[in-house]
Amino acid sequence: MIALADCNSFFASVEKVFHAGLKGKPVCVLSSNDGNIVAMTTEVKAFGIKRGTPYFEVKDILERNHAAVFSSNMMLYAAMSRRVQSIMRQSVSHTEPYSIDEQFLYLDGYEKHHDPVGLMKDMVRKIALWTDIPVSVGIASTKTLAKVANKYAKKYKGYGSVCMIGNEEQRRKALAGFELSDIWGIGASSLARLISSGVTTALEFADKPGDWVHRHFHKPGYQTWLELNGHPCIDTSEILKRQTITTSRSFSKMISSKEDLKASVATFAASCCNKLRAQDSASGCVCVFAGSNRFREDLPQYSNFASARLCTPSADTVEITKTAMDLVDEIYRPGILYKKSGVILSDISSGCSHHLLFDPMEKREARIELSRTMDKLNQRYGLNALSLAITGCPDAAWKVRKDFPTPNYLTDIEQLMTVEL
DNA sequence: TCTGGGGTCCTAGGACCC
DNA sequence: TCTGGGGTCCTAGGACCC
Repeated sequence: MIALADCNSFFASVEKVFHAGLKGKPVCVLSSNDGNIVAMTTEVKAFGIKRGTPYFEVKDILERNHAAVFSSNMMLYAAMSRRVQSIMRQSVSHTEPYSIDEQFLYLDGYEKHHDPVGLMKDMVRKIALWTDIPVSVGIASTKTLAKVANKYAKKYKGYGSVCMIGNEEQRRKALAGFELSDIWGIGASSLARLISSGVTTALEFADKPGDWVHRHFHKPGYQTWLELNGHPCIDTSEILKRQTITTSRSFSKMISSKEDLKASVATFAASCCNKLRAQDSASGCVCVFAGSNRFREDLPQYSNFASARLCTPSADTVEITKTAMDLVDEIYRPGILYKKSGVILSDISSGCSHHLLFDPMEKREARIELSRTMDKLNQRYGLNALSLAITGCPDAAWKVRKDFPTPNYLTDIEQLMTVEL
């Protein structure tokens, strides 16, 4: 059996841990630039607000209902995620992190000595006690069915946070009452095609002939179908090292000068390189993209990208930034108001330093050492203590807007919570 | 006024090879 | 007028996820 443990309204739950008096209150967390709602508690869902809704559209409803609103603090959520996942690892030896708030737990071998539901309930209690984060668990024979069980655990209080699909009868009953659109692996496109074929519930999909599913929905849809019928085939392991690394942002204000666009791209390139070195890798291909505001139909629209190969894989911030600056020269058009830019590193390989005969770059080893030293200083003195001059001033107009910031309670000694008695 | 960010996998089709 | 077959690799774009 496989369990899927998923933190309830994770970002909002983390904020609730550090802000007293929010128990049972509506709480939501916004995306970068406070643009959209990315996480919310059930109290906010009750207002009919959907994940991804632009904040300005629902600001009035939230204010009227005295909802607590926070800008997202990914550093804080990542730190809390590490704590929760480590408690899960203490409970079950074979685990697989899937996302910042989800982990698969392999229960094989535990059935003999423990009742799996009881084992998971103990774990949920321990996480609540040690971190104050609410977790729901679904247990079934495949990952897709565990996701289904997880939804039930979240939806109905009676399960006590843990729901198991343990036999054929439970499987059919669970699928019969399950929305097609809630199935893991069925997106908007597949949903529309299924509905037009007359399929309306998860059970009807699972009961379709396999070759029909394969013909219309190819491999991914067929795998989902197999899993719903109890045959495990989805592999989520081996995602520890990223194959591409992206940093991109929308700007809080639109920009038009090449200098500003370069400053933004240089900032994102440095961030990409930092992530690259953190996983001890190097990249062989740099891509830069930029675009106008797609919501402003009254303005000229433009978006473009360009990429370049490096002569040898690199994790050197200076080299990768220089390459990115050349790419900005390629795609920049004057007279455009830019709203977004980004950097994508791909062709990623292990190890930071590579040797090359006739390397045009002098002292490659020393340069990677320089980048590593910058990482150490930034780790010690703050995220942007040291950066390349081309990234511009720290309070440039395009930088992210955060109207409701929260401190890094778990990762910065200067920002620890203080409690007055 | 204000509209997120970071990923993965699969497939079809083109380029190229022998 | 007639114009191979089989294979690999790469890439762009679609679909999906959190």
